[in-house]
Amino acid sequence: MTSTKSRRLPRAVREQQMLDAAVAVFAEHGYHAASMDEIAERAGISKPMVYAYLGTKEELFAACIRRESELLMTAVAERIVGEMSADERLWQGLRAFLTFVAKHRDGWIVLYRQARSQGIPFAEQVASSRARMVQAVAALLGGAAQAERIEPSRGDVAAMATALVGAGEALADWIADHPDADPEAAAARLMNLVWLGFGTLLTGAQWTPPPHA
Amino acid sequence: MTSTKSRRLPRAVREQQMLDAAVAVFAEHGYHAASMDEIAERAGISKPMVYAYLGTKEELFAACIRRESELLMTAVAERIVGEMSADERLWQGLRAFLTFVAKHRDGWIVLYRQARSQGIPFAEQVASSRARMVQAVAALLGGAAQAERIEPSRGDVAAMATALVGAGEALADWIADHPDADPEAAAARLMNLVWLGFGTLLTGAQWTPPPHA
DNA sequence: ACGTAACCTTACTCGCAAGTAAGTAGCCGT
DNA sequence: ACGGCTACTTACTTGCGAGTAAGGTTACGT
Repeated sequence: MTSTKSRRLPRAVREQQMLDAAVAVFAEHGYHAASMDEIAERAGISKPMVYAYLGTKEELFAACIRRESELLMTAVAERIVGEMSADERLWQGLRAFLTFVAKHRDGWIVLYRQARSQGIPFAEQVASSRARMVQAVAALLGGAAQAERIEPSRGDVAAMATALVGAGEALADWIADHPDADPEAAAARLMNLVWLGFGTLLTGAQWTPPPHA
Repeated sequence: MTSTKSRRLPRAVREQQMLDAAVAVFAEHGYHAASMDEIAERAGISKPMVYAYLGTKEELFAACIRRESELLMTAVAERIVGEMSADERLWQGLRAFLTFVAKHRDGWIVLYRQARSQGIPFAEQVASSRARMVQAVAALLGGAAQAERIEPSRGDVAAMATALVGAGEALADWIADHPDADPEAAAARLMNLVWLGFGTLLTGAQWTPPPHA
């Protein structure tokens, strides 16, 4: 039922089709269990074409990571422009993040569940994107603290940024498994939990462990 | 330099050695890239013994998940006994969790990075343990809210519990990659961020998205 | 029209790792 | 002191999937 017979397409188009297929198959079966034959078949092409255009399985996987990671980072970044308060920046970024994942489920799964567990070269690639996000969040928190003349330790800010990004990822992953969930609502709930906590921290309040039972 | 020549051990002992080796190898190479030969070799035994005792590769992997998951859940649960306030329960649980991961790095990696990405049967097994944790955290949050005569929606509590567990996992994963990090300190920082936020929420305060730029 | 280059295929090779057949050797009860 | 069971081994078979060789076909410039 696809309109045209779609024969003999230019390279750039085929490459995207292959990447689409590869992302889908990698997401479904995982890196190792995914077969080049299936990827080729799902792209509507024969296997040697994949090798001709995107190279070996490793290179293909790396290309998937590059593309999806790029898309994700761009989607988040383009929502954070101009003059915005700290909480609005966090809100817009988080919102863009969760919305993107809801729309690109397979890409998220490849990045989050596959790439991180397939050894150094791949894990590192996604880790570096992730580090940029954590870094950005840390800068945001640090800046907000400084504006309130509070001087938290580096470790505090780093750990909170890590936890915050992790919380976002957990919600993203949950959304990936619940297609009918509302990304906006999830983002709002996390903001509610986190920003109030952070705001309270900025007043100098602290939670301290109970004195041992 | 191991003391005895260690030949002809009873089954129960060998099984544990095999599981130890399997967890290490699965953590290092991932499920598919791990070879039964390497697992056998690292357990100091020949391959057919592994098949005789623990079955096929799938069954072996499932056994690893079962054991590690059991250990983790037990470690957390045994710290939460008797009468404790909500925040102390959360604190003790989180502390036990991060401390456990710091001591059982490989097990954590198998559960968190491998099992979740190797298809339905495995992912489901770890998902169910995880669901129990989220459920427990949700009950804790819900109870604390009720004590303050606040009646949050089910969705709010569920999302926050998910985010909170996710934040804990992110810290755990970070700790797994930084062996010299301090689990206690990480736990305290997360409590600081979260419990203050939650406490503020319980006063009826709310963060609302800015009115659009 | 027709050469040539880009697009695309069928049909292989070949290595690696899962799983097994068949048999050996130490231990323990009687 | 020996039968028999459990622990253990070497040495295979087998299938699957990554990667490729060799060639066919369509478009497009001139």
